[in-house]
Amino acid sequence: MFEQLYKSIHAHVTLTPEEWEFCKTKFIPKRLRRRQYLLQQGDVCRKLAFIEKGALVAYTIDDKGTQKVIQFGFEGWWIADLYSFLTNEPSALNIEALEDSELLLIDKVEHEELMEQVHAIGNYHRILFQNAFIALQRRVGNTIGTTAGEKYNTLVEEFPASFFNRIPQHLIASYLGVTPETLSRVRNQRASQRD
Amino acid sequence: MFEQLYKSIHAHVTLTPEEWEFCKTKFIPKRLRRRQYLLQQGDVCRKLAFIEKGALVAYTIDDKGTQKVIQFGFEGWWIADLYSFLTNEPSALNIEALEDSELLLIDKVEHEELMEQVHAIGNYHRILFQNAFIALQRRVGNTIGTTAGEKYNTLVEEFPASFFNRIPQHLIASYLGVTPETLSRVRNQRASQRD
DNA sequence: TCTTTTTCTTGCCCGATATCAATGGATAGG
DNA sequence: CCTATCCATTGATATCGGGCAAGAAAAAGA
Repeated sequence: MFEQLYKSIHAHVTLTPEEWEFCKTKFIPKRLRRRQYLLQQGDVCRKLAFIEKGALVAYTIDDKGTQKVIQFGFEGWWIADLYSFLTNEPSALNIEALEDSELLLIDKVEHEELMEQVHAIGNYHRILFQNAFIALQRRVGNTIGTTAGEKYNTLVEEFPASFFNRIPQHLIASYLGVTPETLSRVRNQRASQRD
Repeated sequence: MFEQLYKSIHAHVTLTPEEWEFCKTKFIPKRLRRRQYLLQQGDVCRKLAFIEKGALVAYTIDDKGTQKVIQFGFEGWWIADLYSFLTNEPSALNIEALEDSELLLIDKVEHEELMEQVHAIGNYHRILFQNAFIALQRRVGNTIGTTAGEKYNTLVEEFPASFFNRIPQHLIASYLGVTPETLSRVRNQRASQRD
């Protein structure tokens, strides 16, 4: 149940066995079935979720009713609406399971206590945010002033196939900021170029 | 010289007077004249910069020679190529002063020592990264699937005028991922609508 | 102040992508 | 196994924004 979390933490910092045992007590396991919501637009995001297994997607629905994918999440990643979590304001995001998934949840009080008691966890989160920040900056750079084809190529390069192949195309299209039709045509051209 | 840094840190965490005195010893002041580089593409980013005064811009030049603005920085903000800083790989970014500016620099060794000695500084950076991450996610949401006009409107709303007005339009255009010509037309339409 | 350089604006045309619509496949659930 | 729904594909057309060029305006530097 805690393998992925253990791996994730220890990839960045070191905990004593006691610290790790303490850590585990702070999380609540939760299962989600495919299509089930972890968070719905309008609700306050009260827990951070670590994904032990499965795949999720975070998205908004804009005024015109168009879905915009903000983030994907797979085993070993964290997912939440951080803004809502920190401010207690209603979330603008939906977070939904793409597959049956297993999560570990932690609420704000427990999380703060954990960081206080186990100093390394604060560092762990700082490093994760650093990395997430860097990844997001790359994404922005890849979104600005590029054609649909370039965006797609970069995504294919940067995303491991083991994750990539589990995402429906229309969500990839939304993530890239193009329509499903455009993505379909782009893929077609790529395929014919590689003959 | 350290007013902005003091304000920034104490907006998020609390330092004892001794910690603050220690903190100050870790930074090196630096002045940049307008147009001067803080970092050039190809160089390794060896220092984090805190902006005491002035305005900077971080951008890449892509294959076609087009400038892409990744980030602006003003007094009270940090700026650096974090990826290069952490990995010691050559940076893909240029960071340049838009105005004569005053910076406080800190290199990796000093920064790590500072975080080790002054625990609150680690928290300070974690909180800053959190906020930066949230802001970047908003930016992505605002970039995906919106017209040039919408992008501009959102930017005007979210950026304080005291910063906004100091940025040349062609850099704002690049930041939004549109051409200067398009931005000019968008502004024109907005102006005529508000009669 | 005057000159030079940079930045912004405007018009025209073109191309990439959105939009609309129709069809065929895949998938899930009864 | 069958049916309903969702998803991907393809074509036809419309639209937004890009690229180019010329000139105006503004700002920097002397």
